[in-house]
Amino acid sequence: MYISDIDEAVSRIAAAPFVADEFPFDFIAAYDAPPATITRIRNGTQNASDIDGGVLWRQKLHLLVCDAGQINEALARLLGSRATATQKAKFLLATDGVEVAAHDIDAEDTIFFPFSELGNRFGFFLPLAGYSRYKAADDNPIDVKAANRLRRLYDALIAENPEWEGDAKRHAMNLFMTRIIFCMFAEDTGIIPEHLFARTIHDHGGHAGEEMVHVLTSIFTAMSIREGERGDMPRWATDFPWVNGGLFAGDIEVPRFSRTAFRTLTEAAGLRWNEINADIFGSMIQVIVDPAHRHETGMHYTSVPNILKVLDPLFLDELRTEASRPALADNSREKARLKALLTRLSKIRVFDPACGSGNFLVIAYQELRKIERQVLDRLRAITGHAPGIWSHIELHNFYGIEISDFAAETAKLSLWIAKFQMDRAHRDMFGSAPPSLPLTDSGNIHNGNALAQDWLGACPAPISVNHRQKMPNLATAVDAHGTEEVIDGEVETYIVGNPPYIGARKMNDVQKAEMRTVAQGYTNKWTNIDYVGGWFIRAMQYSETVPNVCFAFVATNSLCQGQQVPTLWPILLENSLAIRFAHRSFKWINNAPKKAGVICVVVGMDRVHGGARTLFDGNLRQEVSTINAYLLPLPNIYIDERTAALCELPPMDFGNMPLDNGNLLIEPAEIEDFQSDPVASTFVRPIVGSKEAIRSIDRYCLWIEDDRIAQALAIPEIDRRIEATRVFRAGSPRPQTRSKARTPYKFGEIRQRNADHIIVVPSASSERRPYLPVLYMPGETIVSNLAFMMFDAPLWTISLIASRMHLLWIEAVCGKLKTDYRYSNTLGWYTFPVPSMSQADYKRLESCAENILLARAEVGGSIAEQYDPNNMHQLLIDAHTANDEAVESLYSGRGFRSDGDRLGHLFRRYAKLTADERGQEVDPEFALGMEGAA
DNA sequence: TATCCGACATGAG
DNA sequence: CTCATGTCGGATA
Repeated sequence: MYISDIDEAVSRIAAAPFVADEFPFDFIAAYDAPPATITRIRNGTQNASDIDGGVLWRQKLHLLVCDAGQINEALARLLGSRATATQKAKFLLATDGVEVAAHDIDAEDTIFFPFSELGNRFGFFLPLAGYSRYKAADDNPIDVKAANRLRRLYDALIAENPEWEGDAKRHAMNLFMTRIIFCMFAEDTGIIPEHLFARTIHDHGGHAGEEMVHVLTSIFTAMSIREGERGDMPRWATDFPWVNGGLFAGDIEVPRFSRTAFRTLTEAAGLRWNEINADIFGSMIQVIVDPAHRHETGMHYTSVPNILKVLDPLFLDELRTEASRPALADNSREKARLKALLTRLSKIRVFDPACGSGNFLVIAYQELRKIERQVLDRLRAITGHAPGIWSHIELHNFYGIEISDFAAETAKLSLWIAKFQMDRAHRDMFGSAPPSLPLTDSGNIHNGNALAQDWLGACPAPISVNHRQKMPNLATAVDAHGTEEVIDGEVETYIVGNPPYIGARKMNDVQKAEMRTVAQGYTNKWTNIDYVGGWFIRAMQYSETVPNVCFAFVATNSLCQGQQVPTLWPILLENSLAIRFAHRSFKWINNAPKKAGVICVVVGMDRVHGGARTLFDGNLRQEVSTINAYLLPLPNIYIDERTAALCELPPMDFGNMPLDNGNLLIEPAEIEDFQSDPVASTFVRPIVGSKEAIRSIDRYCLWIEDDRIAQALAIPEIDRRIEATRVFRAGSPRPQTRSKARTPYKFGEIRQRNADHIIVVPSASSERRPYLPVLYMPGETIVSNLAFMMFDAPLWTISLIASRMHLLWIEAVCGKLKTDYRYSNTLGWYTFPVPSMSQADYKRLESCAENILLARAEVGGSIAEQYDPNNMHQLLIDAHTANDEAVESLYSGRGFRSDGDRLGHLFRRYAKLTADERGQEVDPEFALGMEGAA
């Protein structure tokens, strides 16, 4: 939908019923003057994919085009009045030179960037899918062009040097490539001659030579003349007489250049390299030169908004606030304040122990430099002249650990590029650029495995010294400019990053061994902890040694759910760490064509107690007094698995697991054959898992009692299926499965019991559903391992499970499948705190349950249809409302104000009920209400 | 193409 | 003997 008139757009949106998934616009583009391309698209004369690479349109995003000057008003009206907690609308907000207030674009999926970069951002990811197909847009996506040319260069070099394919050779090639890229970049910025060659100039008696690319070009030209022959050409980069600013130090071998490679290099050198986006460029280079990982690198590249979810609340927001605080009336005091802020900025260290190609570090560096410029500018306004000082934010205070050697090289490169770009901005603002350090002083990026080492090796603790000297970094001493002593306590270290996520049960042996090393001594249940949890533990250890450490990582949300919570979080929270801020579950999003299907959280921790804590949930932001491991604004409490109910609840069993490779299950197309046979039909039973229960699907399985084996085997089709099951089980690497091969005629795990009726709770259910599904089924039904079952349980259990209270508990305490509810008997049912009930209470709940079942029968259809959140029948709504009232009246005479209130009550009750076994008094904080809870 | 569940068996208690 | 788990995976609307 394209609407250029903002008033019309707003009124249309206002008139539309606000349903999250039907929000009419995903993409708001603002133009000062709509470019011709948009007009052509609107008129249908240009294929939309030509300007955006097809990404947007493949996702069926809708476009609202409005005038740039109106974007703020439009957003205020759209978001201000309509934003709700459930809003999931995606705003790909593109503006050109228009400032948009941050609060307006706080929506979960918002991506915010200047329109001129639109092509870049989308174009950049197309290379991951096959960027040769990419057609450059009018907006000149320089990153993509650069990527294309570098890839061609790289491929040409590989083709010319087939022996470079080995690991070591490949690494040499990668080193060479990153240096080449830097040469092109630096040459373009014009900074190279006086700084990069400083040493060379000295060594060669003032013979600075020409700009680096010219030097290289001439050499390559000579090489290309002797195509394929090395002859007497330099073999090592260190042999280049002028190329010796440290950039080509070490044993970097020079690959042979073909004419094609040479031509590609000169083409690439012709681009405007200083317009490259340093933040994403690192990922791009990595993708280009590392074809084996093109796919996954793209998938796992952390988008800028997600990086800022970590950096902003951790330290940038605070610094920005400080930098833009209204001036003190007294000029000299204001000057002192600003200078103190500059000093503070110079003493900040950022450390990413899973830095990849350095995106977090680059963004952090850029943002700090921006803040510094702002402060310097204010200082200039007071003193009336240019500050006369260079940037005090030094690359060597940016630390990283990266397991891939090439990514580590790329991270250094990206930091150089970021520095040059920031220096240029500095020069534009203040007329002169800070001096460049020798290039060897890049970020402190260590190539290694972060979990396998003590982080102090990669990012040493700051120490104080008395003498003045120029120091390579804060870790070993003082102010980088040697003018000031650095006192321990003043150095701030922020650990950030997006470590790899590998499920606790999905690690390979090496990774498991790492986790054991990291977690041993804290818990013996470390096998339950996701790989990313290891980073939290390492960060904790680091913060025990180094003062002023705060850290925040992006992680899978499973870290804050289910089993992992009582295992991992006590380690952290009982070692005097506290959660300073957190982003609750959000979908992983970047612009890669194939996104990782993962749900993330961001958790930031510190050792400062008290003070405000910030909890982000979608586009909601809450200041709270405490955040627990479930990322709820409640005191710490861990819900441990139980094997029997805490309260008086009937047992609930895990369903029956076929372990059959599908052979014991009968598909709908096959059921006819069985049912038409009077003998075979006696071996068939209906089976339900989550899907069957929720969508009312009929499905069947073979169910053969021990005493009827012979009879069953006499039927050829059944015999065939049993044999297939046996073969399958016998071939398993798991001893337990192999032993089941002896009884291939029955399910691998059987917990079914004879019963009159079974209450079935599907294990997975959509998060959109307002209540958990729970069904009353006849006793002959077999329940699969995708559901839980209670045999002949009283009806009032349905009332409890179907209540809002229970849903909230399950959501908070159990694991998740993506963001959907995942039921668990041990984590959710047996732990569910229920008040003691009278006979009258039971009766009342039973009648509520009956009413729900009756309403369902009346409404008809499947659970999925009945509980469609957009279309729930009033009868059913009423039945559930009455049920909720009945259940909640058991807990509280005066009812609850909000879900936060309900959840707080449940946690409080749980804490009380388990106080004895936990050997603790009831946490006094639980006496507080749940004010402020979401 | 997004949503909604499912399998699938593994590992660990 | 039990059951949570998945930088998942498939099916389907």
